[in-house]
Amino acid sequence: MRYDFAAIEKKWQDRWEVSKPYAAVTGSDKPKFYGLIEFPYPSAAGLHVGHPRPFTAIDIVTRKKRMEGYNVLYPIGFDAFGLPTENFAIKNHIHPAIVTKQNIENFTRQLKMLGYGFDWDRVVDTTDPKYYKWTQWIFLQMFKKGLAYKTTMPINWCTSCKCGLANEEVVEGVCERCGSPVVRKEKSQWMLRITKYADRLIDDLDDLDFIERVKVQQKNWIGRSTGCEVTFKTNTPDDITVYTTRADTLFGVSYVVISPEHPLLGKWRENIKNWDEVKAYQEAASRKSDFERGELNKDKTGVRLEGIEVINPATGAVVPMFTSDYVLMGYGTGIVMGVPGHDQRDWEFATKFGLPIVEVVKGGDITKEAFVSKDEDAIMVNSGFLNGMTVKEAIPAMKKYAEEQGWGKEKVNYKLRDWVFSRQRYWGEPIPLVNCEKCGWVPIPESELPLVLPQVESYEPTDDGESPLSKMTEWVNTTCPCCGGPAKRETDTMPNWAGSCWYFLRYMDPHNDDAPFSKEAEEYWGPVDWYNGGMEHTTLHLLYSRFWHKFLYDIGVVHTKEPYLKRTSHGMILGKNPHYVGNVETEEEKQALIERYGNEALRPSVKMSKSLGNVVNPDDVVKAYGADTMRVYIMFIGDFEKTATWSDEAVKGSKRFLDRCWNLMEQASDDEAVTKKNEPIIHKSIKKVSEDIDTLKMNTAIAQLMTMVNEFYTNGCTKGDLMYLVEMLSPFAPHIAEEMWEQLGFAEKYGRMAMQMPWPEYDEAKTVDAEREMAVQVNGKLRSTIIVPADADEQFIIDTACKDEKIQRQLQGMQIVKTKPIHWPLKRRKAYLEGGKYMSEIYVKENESLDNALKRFKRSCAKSGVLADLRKKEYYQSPSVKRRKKSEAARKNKNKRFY
RNA sequence: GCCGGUGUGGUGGAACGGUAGACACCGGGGACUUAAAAUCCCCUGGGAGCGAUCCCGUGCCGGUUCGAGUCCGGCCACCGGCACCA
Repeated sequence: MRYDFAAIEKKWQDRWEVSKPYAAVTGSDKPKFYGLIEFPYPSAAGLHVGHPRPFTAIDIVTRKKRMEGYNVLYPIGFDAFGLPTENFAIKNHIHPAIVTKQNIENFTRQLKMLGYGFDWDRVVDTTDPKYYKWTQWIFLQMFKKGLAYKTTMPINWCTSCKCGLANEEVVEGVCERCGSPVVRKEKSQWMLRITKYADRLIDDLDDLDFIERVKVQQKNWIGRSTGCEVTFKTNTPDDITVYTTRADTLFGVSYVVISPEHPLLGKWRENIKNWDEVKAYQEAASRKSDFERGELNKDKTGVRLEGIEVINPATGAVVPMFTSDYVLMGYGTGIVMGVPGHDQRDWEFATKFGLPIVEVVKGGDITKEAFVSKDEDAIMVNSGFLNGMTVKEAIPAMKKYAEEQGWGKEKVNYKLRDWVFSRQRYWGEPIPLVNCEKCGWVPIPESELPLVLPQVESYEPTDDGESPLSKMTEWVNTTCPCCGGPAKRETDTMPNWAGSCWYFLRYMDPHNDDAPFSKEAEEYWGPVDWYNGGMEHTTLHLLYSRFWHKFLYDIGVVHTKEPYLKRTSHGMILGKNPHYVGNVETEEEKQALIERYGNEALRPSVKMSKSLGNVVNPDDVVKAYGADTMRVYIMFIGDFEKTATWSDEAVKGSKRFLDRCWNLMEQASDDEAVTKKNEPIIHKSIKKVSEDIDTLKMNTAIAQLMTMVNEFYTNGCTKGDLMYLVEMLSPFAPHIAEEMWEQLGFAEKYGRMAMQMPWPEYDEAKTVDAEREMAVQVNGKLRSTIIVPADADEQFIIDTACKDEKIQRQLQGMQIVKTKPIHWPLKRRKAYLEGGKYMSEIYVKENESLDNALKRFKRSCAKSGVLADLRKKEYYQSPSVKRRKKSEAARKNKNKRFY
């Protein structure tokens, strides 16, 4: 019978729809396992082939966990607020809620089509008022604890989305979503005080099982540095304070720079003699975007503050003060001390403005560039009491001195800024606050949550930068919950990161109307045992949701400090590059491609995109090959963490594998016992597949199953053998596995599905083949292979090896001084024989023992480099000389052939 | 510039410091077939040789080791993240 995947997959999906084998039960006696994947944004385009990679991987992990007796929670939901939906709605004049509903339906169909073991009764949709009621509730708790505050600040303004963006959403000066330029704009914004959690967000990483690069990226993003704040006296009544991580270089300060946005400048307008010039500079700076200001290698600009003088507290020297846009208002104090000798930016500034450059740390040539030493042992000079100290000693010494003198103190700074939490858009959670002239910002009563998004005529963003909601006067005008007087609602909405900050908690108890989730559910399921998601979310979503979770921990709503115990990341799926030079034959064609597409033409793979026509739709793949093939292929494609390129050709291999599994049914004998001959491969496979699933090495797990199937074909197999295959296949390809299980009669025999069987266990003793091939090395070089019985002892192996013709040739005229078997408990064993060839060829005399020669050789090597060089000549130059000759010959050959 | 990662056949990719290229794709040959598809079997890193065999081969240069794709030092190339953060 043919493997009719379409019929089989439909049959089982229909059954699962009714019997719900993936339903998670809160509070069972079994150990729990909570596997989580980042819930998708339901775009109009539907699922792309990138989605199934993480979904399938964790599906396999959780299916195995179920078979191992765990009570598994593997949920799915939709992160459905967001700009693409809103833009689509505007363009097509459909309400975003309708668009969202359609998209979710399409995603649901596709996800069910792929046979994932999600608990479909726990689906979460962030745009559902029953869900965002609790997003709003959490926000209100933050507001009440003073973590949400409103402030006027320059924000990143996307000129096309007409919306404020978080720093994290601005990539190289353009909007992450639409690619339009981002400019600075003063706006009153809601902010979340994530900086208050900066230390905990770094320090608590240590106990988590996150892949290292995720930890590193989070730490870099938070950017904690320990330095010193130093106060300089000025010739005005105001002192100024700078932040530095290099207090040791204080003697090298030759000027001070203040950010053009600094409020002190306005205060000093009377003291600054060239105020007009300073003001003009301020205005020029404010017109630039952050990106323009930050552009690399650009000329340093600035204006000296005439009439202002500051006093270096360490030296008492009077130095000038400047304003320059290379100093950022948002970091440190907004004022920086200029140490041109040891900071490249200061060096450039000082060079341009002709300021003195003083060397205070020895080691570089400060006439050419700043000496920015990372060498903590560099020596201080020209630095008064610090002279002669190392940098390492000088930093604390200066700190201590400054503290004693009362003009300096230690200070920790972070690159992390507070989170801009307002968006001037329609399709987001309304912020549940009202503004009363008497009472200020007042939260709406919790009993009135959710504050539902009102139906509006137009959700187009406004040109004045206000939210579309601001036009809804009857919605905006309300009464103050506090005093009953007139008040106005907040019309900004939350950013689309809000809903994803806590969705994993809602899965635990998704239908609760009285609380975000019950305490029992959270205590049973939390924390998430394994979370997989994309690297692109490590500085945004992952950090934000850890922050919210810590807040919820602080107010006693969750019982763990961290939401996720383990975090892994998958690589992207790329498409073939249609413009790749390797696609064409002739030099002319290659050149044409390079001229037209530049470096793009040199990449074999690129991101899938409609314009390149290399997008693969999962629907098409499933239609042509079936969901099981899709699942197997996307796992077999390569190392899970690395990017991989989709290949239509290679998919066939996975289909062929499933065909071969299926066809084994006809070959198998009815015997339900395991074949002796197949025992080793079965037990080896159980071991390998089990280990590989736990480490997400799905590609080698599948390779092992392929090997097993190949051996079944060679050895023949029984139903008993196939039972193991089907059980192990079940997490990868659940539909075909259940169908085979049923057809082999196991469904009837055991009264349950293959996915409900216990995960097979292996017997170490049975993983060993009766005979095995062993490699034999002489002097570390492979010289032969021998076949010995599995239970052969060491002496037998050595004897067999010595009898081997090739080995005898190697040992001719040599004396065996040492034999060493290398044990491979699971694979093969290897005998290692050490003879005299290596040494005798070069140094060993005719009748000298090898040990002696070796000792002599090492002694002489130690004494002089001559012998070592000789050895180098013998061993390292000759191969490379040969290689050179070879490549020369190859070149000649080539020439012959082509010209 | 800083941080992280990766370099292995025609291709995707395997290899506790111990037989480099598992498993697959492509390609070649054969069987079955009127034929094609499907399926099954064999070959498939490069070079020399009729052959047994031998030599070379994991980005480059060196080191450690009996033995290095793997460990160490120094380069080169590419990918990802951050970046006037004082």
